[in-house]
Amino acid sequence: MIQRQKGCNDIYGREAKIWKYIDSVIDAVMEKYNYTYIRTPLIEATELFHRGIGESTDIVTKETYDFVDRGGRNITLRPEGTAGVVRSFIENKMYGDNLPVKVYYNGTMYRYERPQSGRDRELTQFGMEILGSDDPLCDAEIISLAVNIYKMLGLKEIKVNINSLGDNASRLKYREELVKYFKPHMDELCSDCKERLEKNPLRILDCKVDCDSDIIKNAPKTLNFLNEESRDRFEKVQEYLDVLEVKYEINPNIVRGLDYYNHTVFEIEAKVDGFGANNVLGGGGRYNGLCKELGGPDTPCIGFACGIGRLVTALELEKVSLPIVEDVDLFLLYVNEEEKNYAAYLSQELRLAGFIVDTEYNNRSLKAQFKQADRLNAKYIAVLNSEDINNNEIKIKNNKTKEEDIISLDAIIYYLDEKINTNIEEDYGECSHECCGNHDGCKCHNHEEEDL
RNA sequence: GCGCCGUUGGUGAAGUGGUUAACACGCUGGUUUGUGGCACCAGUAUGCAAGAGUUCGAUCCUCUUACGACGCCCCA
Repeated sequence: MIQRQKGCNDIYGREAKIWKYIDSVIDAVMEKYNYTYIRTPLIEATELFHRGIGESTDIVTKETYDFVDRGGRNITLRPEGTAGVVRSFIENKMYGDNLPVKVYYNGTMYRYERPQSGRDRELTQFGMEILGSDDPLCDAEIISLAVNIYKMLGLKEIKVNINSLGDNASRLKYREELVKYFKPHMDELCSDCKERLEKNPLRILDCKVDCDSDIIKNAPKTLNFLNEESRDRFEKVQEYLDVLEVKYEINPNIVRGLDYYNHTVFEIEAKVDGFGANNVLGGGGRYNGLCKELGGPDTPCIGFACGIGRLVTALELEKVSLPIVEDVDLFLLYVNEEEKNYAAYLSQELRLAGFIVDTEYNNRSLKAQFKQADRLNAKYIAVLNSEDINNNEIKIKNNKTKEEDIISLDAIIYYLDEKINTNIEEDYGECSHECCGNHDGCKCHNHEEEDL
């Protein structure tokens, strides 16, 4: 038996419809915010992700899928979206365009790690970046944009945590102070943190073992080490967030792992029961140093990324009802070959007329065909009958009320149009999405109606 | 990379070192040769993740591998 690769998933059926729906919401929202879609390769040169420079060396231990191709090139499957976007920005000389460049991506990423709750080896992330502006409004827009996508999808319980690392000078100073603070407390830290003290002291604040200890609670906070410029900048971000009516909390323990981050960093978490250890839906921050580090012009950038898998989990746990079409409009049943031919013909006609139509393929008993119609949630069913067909008639039954009408075959499109397209309101009830009445990007059936 | 627990039909699962692997759901057919969802009857794993070992004999014991769940590391 060939099994799928560790940490990879097949997504199909209802779940696949949820994924497609999420994609459609992302596309609609990003369009309104005027971000353009960008597709970069899944494979990149290994050194794009394993740069090994900066203040920590653990960057090279990143858990990526690396291989050497037939030409001897060192290749890495992209573990995240930002580096590829920045590489593309530089390579295509987008810095010559009108800045800032606002882009979004949505695609598969690979991480060579042990799968566990909320963490797969193959994952899908969407994200957006603003390249070429250092204005605090960009920081606020990215955060509010992320929040708005979650809201549009119907997610209610989300929490925004923000922090500022300050500029490089502030950040370095903070790092020094942190090491100075923890050194005397070495013995009280867990073994992992002792190592982190050397490699990446900022991450001690994230430690799961020691997180409740007073040593960590009383550790120096990034915000106390911001120089005046950085502090002003962070205040400006908060001001814009207030203007955009984004609720947030300042959480000094949000540091993000990578050393190219500076100034604003943030995470958005789902506050849903049952999420386990990984309840962060997405996060991001400002990375003003990355573009230059990759050999491009010194360009300030900020971005956000969100794992779609976790998003789907959150939507399910919150029992958000999504406008996903799972019903067929009409199911055609038949017994003999003449009727089967007609079923084939009629289903094509009606499909091309815009209805969702299905029929029997395996010549099963009528009983089995009725069951099939129910499994497919057929709104209407029709048992084709040679005699009826010759009389230019068809019996159509409402599969819910069991009311049956005998109508002329010529009138079937008109009949279905009236029955199906006028019953949408009552079938789907009131729309519960927050977006209703406010935005026209909503894909709810109610809104589709209005659009028509 | 480390730790811990798992893997039995389409699904949920019971079970045992010894020739037919329970039960339920589902599915298919029939009772009812063309208007169902109920009821009843029948069928539905040459098979217990894969491989190796112990044994007269392994789904069951041992080992290895693969995959799954959860946690650590890492976190983009």
